[in-house]
Amino acid sequence: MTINDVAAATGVSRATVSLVLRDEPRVSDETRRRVHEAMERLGYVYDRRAANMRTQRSMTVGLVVTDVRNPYFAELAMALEVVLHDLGYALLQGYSHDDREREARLLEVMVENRVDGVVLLPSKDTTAADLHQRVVLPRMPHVLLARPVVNHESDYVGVDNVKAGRLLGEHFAAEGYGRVAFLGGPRSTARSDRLRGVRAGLARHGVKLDAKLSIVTSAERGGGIAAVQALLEAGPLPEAIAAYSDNVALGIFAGLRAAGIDPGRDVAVGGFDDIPEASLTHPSLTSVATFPDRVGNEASRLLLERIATPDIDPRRVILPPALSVRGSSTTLRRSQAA
Amino acid sequence: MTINDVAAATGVSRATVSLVLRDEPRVSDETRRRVHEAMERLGYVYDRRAANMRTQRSMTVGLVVTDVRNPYFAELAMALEVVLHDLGYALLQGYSHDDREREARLLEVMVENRVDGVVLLPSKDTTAADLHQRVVLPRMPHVLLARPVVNHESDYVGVDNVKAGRLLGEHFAAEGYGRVAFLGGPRSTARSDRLRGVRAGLARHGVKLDAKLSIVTSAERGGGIAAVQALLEAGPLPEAIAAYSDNVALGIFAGLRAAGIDPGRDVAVGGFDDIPEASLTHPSLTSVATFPDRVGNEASRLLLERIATPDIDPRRVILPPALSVRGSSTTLRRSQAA
DNA sequence: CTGAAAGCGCTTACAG
DNA sequence: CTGAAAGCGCTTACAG
Repeated sequence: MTINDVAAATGVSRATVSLVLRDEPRVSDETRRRVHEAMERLGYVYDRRAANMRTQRSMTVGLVVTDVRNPYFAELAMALEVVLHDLGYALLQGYSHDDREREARLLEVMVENRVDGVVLLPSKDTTAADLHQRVVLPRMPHVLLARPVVNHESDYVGVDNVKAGRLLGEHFAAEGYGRVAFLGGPRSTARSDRLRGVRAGLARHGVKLDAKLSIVTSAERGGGIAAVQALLEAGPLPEAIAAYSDNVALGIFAGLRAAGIDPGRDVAVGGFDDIPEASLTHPSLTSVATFPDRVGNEASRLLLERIATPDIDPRRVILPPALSVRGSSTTLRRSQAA
Repeated sequence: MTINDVAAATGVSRATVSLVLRDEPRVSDETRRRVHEAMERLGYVYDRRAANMRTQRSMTVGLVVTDVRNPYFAELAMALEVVLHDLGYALLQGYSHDDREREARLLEVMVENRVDGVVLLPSKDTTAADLHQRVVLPRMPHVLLARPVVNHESDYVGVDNVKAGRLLGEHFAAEGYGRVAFLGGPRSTARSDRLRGVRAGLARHGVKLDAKLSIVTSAERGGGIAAVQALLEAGPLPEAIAAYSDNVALGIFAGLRAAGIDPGRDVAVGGFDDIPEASLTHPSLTSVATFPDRVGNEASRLLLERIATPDIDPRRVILPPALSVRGSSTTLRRSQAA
């Protein structure tokens, strides 16, 4: 069932059917009506692939994220999808599971399918060389999300992670915590920026963060549990814990409880991202918001502009974070009140 | 940069290049080597769309779910993606936001892109007529997930929701709760099945569930908060709450706390799905597991079989649920111990 | 083992 | 306002 059939049934050429399909004005109303009637009667369905093939576009965008079970990435993926779908784009999506090689295969599939552009949340160890081969050489318009890749020049949307860390560090110091740990998360620019920020924030109040109290894990909840175990084996409980992310912080909550320690009472906890759960846990979780919906909106805007004009200089959009103080980081206040 | 260029550079026909691309054995090693060398040198990238166009397949599958911020659906989407990606399929994905019309547009895009098949988690009010128009008439192979649609004949994978409800109802009754509410979730077969099951489970121990204590809301966390508010306005606190899902149960936890009520102590709570958070909350959440990974695996299996042999009879795979008892539903035991 | 030709379902100048 | 022809980048019998 193709435009050939519709053309034959209507007694016009298939060029005319094509014009009707795309609502070109230069077809007479009568012809238009008869073509529509035939399409309806024959159950014709537009073949967008064939059209794309001819026009050399695809009206499809690729989205690669690591893991959508992480609420922050879920929010991000949905924000992007809403914008792109409403503009008529379809979304080819894949999950890298934070694995470089899986990510490479996903990008390959997207390039082979000639998506118009790709939005990528890089895996923890994606290199500039990886991206060079997978997206730069094929001249694929792309935007990186949340995690910058060193030495890779491209559009990027993320949050000011150093500032985010500083907000949490200053808050901890202002609350009076003297011994602070930074737990969880894979080695990455995002992690080292947040850690550096926490250090700087604490330092402003004369507090130091012991290097031994930084523990690297996966970005998953289990990473938080593992980090707590390592922390407790290494020495006494700190007064406050900065978690790599809220997702990790939820694992830290569970890990602490498993060890008989009450988060928010025996030790303060703060995270990053301000996922919806942060305000629903008990105690509610102090967190630095990193606005996935804004990141998603900015990313789709940058990508569409990049697709329209491929040769403009790479742009970096760095969004400001915001601290939300909640019950998990006010242990001292509470004990002083008691 | 096409197979024409590669053919010209190598001095063979483009048919030969095509054979090399698909690793057909009837090309000499020497020719194969020279073709590969030219592809490398020219930076040739396979155009899968053109190939698909010719072979009349797409090696792409559509996935429509309502909302991946719901951890159950996130798990489901990722389970499906792993299987399909490893088999060489790309995944065209969209989020319906539990909205019928958005779902219809997504399905339309997928059919127009000639995906080989579609996996659909229907919106709460999708009708058989909707599906007839969007997937049956275009003869699109498809599998429904988690929520059956009445009067629609197709492959389906889900969990035995009546049994799931019964497991929770029996557990509540066995724990000694006499006044039980069913909170949250949109009107749907899944909801009424779970409610019916809870009723049946309670009835086995002579406990009745008051119809006024069933409150319909959205499937989101906010739905749980809203349900608690409605519940408290309507009358005294019940002894136990069956939540439509764990996602809703997390909202119920927050709603109760906002009203100064301690979940798991002042009132028992149980949910469905057994999402990872269930064991990480405080108190940990009693839940009936509905195994998104298994649902995802079964769905991809059914879809691939349907694509291979479109005319087999529709099949229904109903997976058995399993109860996980945790801290949120043992309030009486605790108070008796005290 | 390799090549010439037809075709997948569209769109796009161009001519009338 | 409408049609004939070429072409998007592949694959697939078929012939040699």
